[in-house]
Amino acid sequence: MQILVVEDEKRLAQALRQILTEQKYMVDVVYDGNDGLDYALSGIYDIIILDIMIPYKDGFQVAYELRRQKIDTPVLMLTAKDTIPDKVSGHNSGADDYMTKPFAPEELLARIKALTRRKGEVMMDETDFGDFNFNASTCELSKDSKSVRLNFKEAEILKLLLANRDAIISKEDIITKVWGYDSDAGSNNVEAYISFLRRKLHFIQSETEIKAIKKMGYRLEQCHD
Amino acid sequence: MQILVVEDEKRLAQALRQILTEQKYMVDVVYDGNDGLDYALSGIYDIIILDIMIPYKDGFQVAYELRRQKIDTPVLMLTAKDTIPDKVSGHNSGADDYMTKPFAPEELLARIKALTRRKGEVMMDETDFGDFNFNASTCELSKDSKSVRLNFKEAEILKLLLANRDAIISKEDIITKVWGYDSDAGSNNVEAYISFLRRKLHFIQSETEIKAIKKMGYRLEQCHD
DNA sequence: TATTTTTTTAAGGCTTTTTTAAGGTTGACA
DNA sequence: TGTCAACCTTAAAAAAGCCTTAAAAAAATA
Repeated sequence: MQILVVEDEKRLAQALRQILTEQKYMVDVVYDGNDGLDYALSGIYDIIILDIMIPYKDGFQVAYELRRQKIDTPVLMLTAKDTIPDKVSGHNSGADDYMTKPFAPEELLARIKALTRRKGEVMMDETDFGDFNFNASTCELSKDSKSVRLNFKEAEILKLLLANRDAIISKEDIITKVWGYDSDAGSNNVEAYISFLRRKLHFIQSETEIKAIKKMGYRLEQCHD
Repeated sequence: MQILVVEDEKRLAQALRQILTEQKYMVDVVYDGNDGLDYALSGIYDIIILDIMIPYKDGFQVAYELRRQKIDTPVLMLTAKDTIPDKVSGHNSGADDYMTKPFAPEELLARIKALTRRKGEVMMDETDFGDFNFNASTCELSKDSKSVRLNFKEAEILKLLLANRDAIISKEDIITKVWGYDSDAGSNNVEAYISFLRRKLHFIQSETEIKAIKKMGYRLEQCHD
């Protein structure tokens, strides 16, 4: 699933990239309308996130030109909060949806899902890592014939670990993503759940480990003897 | 089975609602092309009944836009008797069938059945799962010689569970698909019906279980001793 | 209208998840 | 080697989510 982000505001662009790559989307970011149109015309994207106020060509022009050239990649327009008239232009100019800045990551992801669902692409939610397999739609963790069901938080944490494959994910990240933004969960909560996960991995006799890196976070590692 | 009616003529809209709800379809009615498109884009409907002459956006535009956005919900267009050329446009613009006003309720229902059958959305009448069998057209749940009749909502929920065989289906999904989009049914409603279903499964001495996964939803599981 | 069936609501009990807390390990570093 | 901070594990308490049931309300049916 490939996403093109056309956004000149560097901070926002960076935030978008992070949010999206975390969800395992492949992301390309460009910073103005000319590049945006060039990239978009390739037709390889599943969705285009397009700010309206960008250099050279604005979002409307890009979207309009895209449609004129029969590229029907869904376009999600980003617009400043107070520009109501933009909604109309947005809908006329080939945008499929629009969203006002600022927005919650969840909202962005929801809209992306709505737009891509229409393409009829069913997301596959089986993941392999090392010697085990995790089925996100049933929350089942399995190796060979053994399997256990993970509960909600265990599953969320494992998904995060899997999404970050060979990077280290910090406890703070885990807390904000699983417990939420303003929860008062402490690091021991994460530790407890990591412990539960380890027990279940051990139960299915997986050799994969959840490694702790002091002061940094956790990371999945397959055992390499 | 959810149907969207887009019709500005209030009397006709009301008649349609009545005809359809009598047949136990879940019906939403909106009165112009803008609302029609918005609602239709949700993708939750099994069929859309779309008048051509409606305010803001006509039926063609709505259907066209729907298809462009990859929503392939079947569209049944309504048109005045004498506008023959519309037929052609209708077929080009994404409509799956059209019907001239006025029409007999039976004709409407027949066409609806035809359209849904075509999409293969109607569940095969007979479904086996684990040790039981469910006949969707008679709503009979049976195992060996024992059988019970399910009522409407029980049947709808069981169909959902069967359609999602190897995934967990959330309560929210169940609510929106069985009670409808904007109902105020709470999660306890689902719980109660799940309980009824369990009792009936038990009554026919099936070993199959409806398993609850906290915070996630429900899932059918055959007993594996 | 009376009767039956379906649907909703509410409450108490039960199970699982989540949090908390306390004591145990580990490894870096003086 | 001893100290300390960070992390691990576990038991048990607390909370949340789900189950079941009865009874009330609504709807369908006779």
